[in-house]
Amino acid sequence: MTKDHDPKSHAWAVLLTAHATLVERIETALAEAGLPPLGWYDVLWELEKAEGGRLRMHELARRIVLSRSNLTRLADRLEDAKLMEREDTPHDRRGYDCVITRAGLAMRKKIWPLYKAEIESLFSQHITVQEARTIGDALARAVKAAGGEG
Amino acid sequence: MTKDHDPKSHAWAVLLTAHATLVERIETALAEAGLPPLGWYDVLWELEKAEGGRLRMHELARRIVLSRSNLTRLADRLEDAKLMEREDTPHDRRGYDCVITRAGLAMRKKIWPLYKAEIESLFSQHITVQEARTIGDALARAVKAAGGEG
DNA sequence: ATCAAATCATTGCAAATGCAACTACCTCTT
DNA sequence: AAGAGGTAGTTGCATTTGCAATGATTTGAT
Repeated sequence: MTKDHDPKSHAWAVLLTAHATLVERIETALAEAGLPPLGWYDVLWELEKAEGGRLRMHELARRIVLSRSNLTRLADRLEDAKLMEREDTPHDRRGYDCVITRAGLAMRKKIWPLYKAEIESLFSQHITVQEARTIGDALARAVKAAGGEG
Repeated sequence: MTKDHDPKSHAWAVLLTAHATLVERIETALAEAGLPPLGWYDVLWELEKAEGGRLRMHELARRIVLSRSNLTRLADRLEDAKLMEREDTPHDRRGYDCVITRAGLAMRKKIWPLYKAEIESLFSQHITVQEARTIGDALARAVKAAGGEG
């Protein structure tokens, strides 16, 4: 890692490396445990958090930062696995609500302990609470400015 | 974004979102400018930084955090584009050195201004130098502990 | 010297991704 | 009430990824 001129560019470079490294580790851990990938967790968790466990496709896509067409396919897989369902939306015949199923809730709950443990050992353990707050605040500001999330 | 219990898990969640959002923006900007994707830049930059502009495949893969088989294919593409070449490594007939070409150096230099501008406007502009240092330090610690990079 | 085990890189194949159509429907203007 | 233009979601196709298996070579133990 070169002695970077600018601490900000350096932070960006490290962020990229950290993301790649840690996500890879987590995916491996999930796969080894016979659990579905991180993307599935994101969907399930967003749905679980949402009012009534349901969200419009485009809203879900926006929240998990995924293209529409990609969400279509991801939703297909989750639906095949009975973890969510598509229901017609009232008042807009174009759209669907994604609704998390009982099995979906159970799966989310089943994945979490392992995911949490991985976050712990790969990330949380190495940073202070102060640093975590700084990271959260700073990155949230950037995300907000980029228009991701309201 | 739920009022997260733990600031560390929250930081992790924000990091994922920030990565997804900002990388997507940057890829779009590069594509619109007719420039190759971020992954190409990473390869070119690692090679340029390396002694003699050359690196063994596995070493390059490790540095850019990419699987071996994926690097094989990425290297194929870069080589097709004449931005790098594979040369036989002395003393190990199994391996190759990836060597950046003149065109590769030029391309790296051509991409950088746009990439830099995007980092600026999407990331750097929204965080303080102090925050950048904290992010860089904290994440580097996590990466190091995970065994990515020496 | 020999042979088992590890390492380097590539390949085949199945799955996931990205982009550009495409269909269906809604909304706004006139 | 009609039509232009925008939005919702899906699909086809080409590219990229991920994983397991392979071929080639080196390393290490006996």
